[in-house]
Amino acid sequence: MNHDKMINISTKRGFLWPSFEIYLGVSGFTDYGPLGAILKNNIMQLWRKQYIAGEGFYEIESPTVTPEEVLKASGHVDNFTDPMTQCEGCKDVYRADHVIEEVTDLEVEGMTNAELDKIVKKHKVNCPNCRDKLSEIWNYNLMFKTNIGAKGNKTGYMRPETAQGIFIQFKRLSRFFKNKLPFGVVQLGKAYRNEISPRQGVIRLREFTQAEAEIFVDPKDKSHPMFNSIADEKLVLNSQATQIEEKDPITITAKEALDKGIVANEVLIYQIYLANKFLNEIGIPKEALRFRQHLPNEMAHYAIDCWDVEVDTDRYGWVEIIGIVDRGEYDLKSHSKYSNKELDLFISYDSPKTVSKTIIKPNMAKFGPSFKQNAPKVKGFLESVTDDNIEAIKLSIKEKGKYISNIDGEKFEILEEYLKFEDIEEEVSGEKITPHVIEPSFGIDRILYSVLLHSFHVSDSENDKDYFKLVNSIAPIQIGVFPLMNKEELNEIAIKITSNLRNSGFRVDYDTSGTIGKRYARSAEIGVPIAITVDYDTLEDNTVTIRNRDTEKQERVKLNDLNEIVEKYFN
RNA sequence: GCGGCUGUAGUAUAGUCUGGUUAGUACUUGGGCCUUCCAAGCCUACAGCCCGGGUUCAAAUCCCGGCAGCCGCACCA
Repeated sequence: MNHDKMINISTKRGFLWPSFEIYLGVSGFTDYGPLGAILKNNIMQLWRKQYIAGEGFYEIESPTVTPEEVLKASGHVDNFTDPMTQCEGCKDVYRADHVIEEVTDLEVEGMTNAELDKIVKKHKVNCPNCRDKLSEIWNYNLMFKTNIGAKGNKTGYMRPETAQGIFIQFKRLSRFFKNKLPFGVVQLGKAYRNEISPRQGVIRLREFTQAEAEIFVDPKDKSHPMFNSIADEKLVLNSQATQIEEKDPITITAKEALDKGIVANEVLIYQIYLANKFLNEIGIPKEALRFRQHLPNEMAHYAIDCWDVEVDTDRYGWVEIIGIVDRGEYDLKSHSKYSNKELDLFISYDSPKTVSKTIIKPNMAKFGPSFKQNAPKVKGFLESVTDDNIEAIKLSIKEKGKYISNIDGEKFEILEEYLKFEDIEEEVSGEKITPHVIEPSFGIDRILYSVLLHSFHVSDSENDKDYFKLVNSIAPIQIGVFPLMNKEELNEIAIKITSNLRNSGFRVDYDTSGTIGKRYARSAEIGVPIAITVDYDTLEDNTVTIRNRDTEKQERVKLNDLNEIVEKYFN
């Protein structure tokens, strides 16, 4: 693990480049060079393989420009805007609302900046650090704002996460999945956050790529059909308890973690397991990973449980690369409220339930004369009261002979003779529920960085070289084809091999420049797993050598068998 | 957003303090020679003073501003 050397080579060889460089660059943005772009796509394709092919989830793609309403409902418009203030003396920057609440004990949430400014003046709120004067308050919004349409009167934002695009399609999605839980929907794409001061290269970007899955589950059933198959898998967990007690993370099986209540439910553990599996497969070793549970105070208020996957880095310490959250019903409820649409699901019971309950039957002969024009209103009220309230009404009438209802501020006296209680048995075939959402959210850029960092082999001797020991499944270039010398008769065969392999779908680099040794070294550096060399023997007996990047061993094979051997090697 | 340090070809650097030849070197990259198997050798070519302004006869060098990188603070629903 060596950040500096790794970044040096990855920049030099076309993995990661600074964006807008000839115009001096802008921090918080990165370009993926020719190899970086392939690598990123390969990682995303493997992700799709695991979650779409493996788990049966479906992918959707929604716009990155998002109208304000959506992000209002999600909470981003309000919670992503921080009122900031700066001390004119020591230049420290603070959250204005935090400073004010601390000093004045006032509840200032939802106030405008002008109102906050007034409070600052009135209560003489000064810098908590050096007591100097505070500047006028300004808003810092972490979302990129834009206007939609020529008139520019519709506000939009670049989405700060891909998840919302899934939540707001819930009605169509649940129909697509035939109204059956659980189902999973994924989205891979760009998201945007206008960070105040991004300074950690590709770790903290203003425009980044997420791969998120939203798994909709029955709140009463968070079991997972495959849980038994992973019950004995060991996980390294840094739970709330181990963090609070400042102990080392514990190694524990999935089953134990569930039984001891360390992880909230099976689906969540299964997702932790899957994340771990994915990272191992793309070349991040187990030892470099750990799972950290959010502490109660850092968890979003609606979250039921939340785990970060963290990767070890030499430059930035433990870095969060994946978040796995049980978001409960928060998102669907919130969008339902703001959009006024029913974002729920009717779940049929295995067999219809017979429910015995008490209903109220109004005696309309008495109702009309007593309540006159208000009769329908009172009737409606009585029909809509919940089971608990029926008991209260029943009790009140039994004890006092009447019940005084309060309907929209108007009081109505309901006497015993106005109604009848009837015990009935009702057949209920199911119920409407708001699904809970389990969300694994992957930061693709950070994962790519981790892959590069942990694949990077730092030379340990004179003969050794620094190179990317990328696993076969994601190496941007899979095969180098090199004529031993830059000679027409060798090149001819090498070109033919190259085009054959390319036609079979392999990413091949054909290279004649420099000495063969130099070409091996160069291709190893960018992680090409194997090199095929055409030499003078090839002209005699139709054989070539296949050289393994890591062992440096060469094997001579027949040209006729080449395709088959290579296929086997990569699949 | 604040403070400190830094910015010379693709990479690593010399030169900057003390202004003054055509900005030097190594590796890399392109072309060529060579029966050359983890960056060999030889010939050859390309390529640089972060950007803008100021001071000066003259600025890579001094001054101011900006941008970017690193470190610390703040921020990171």
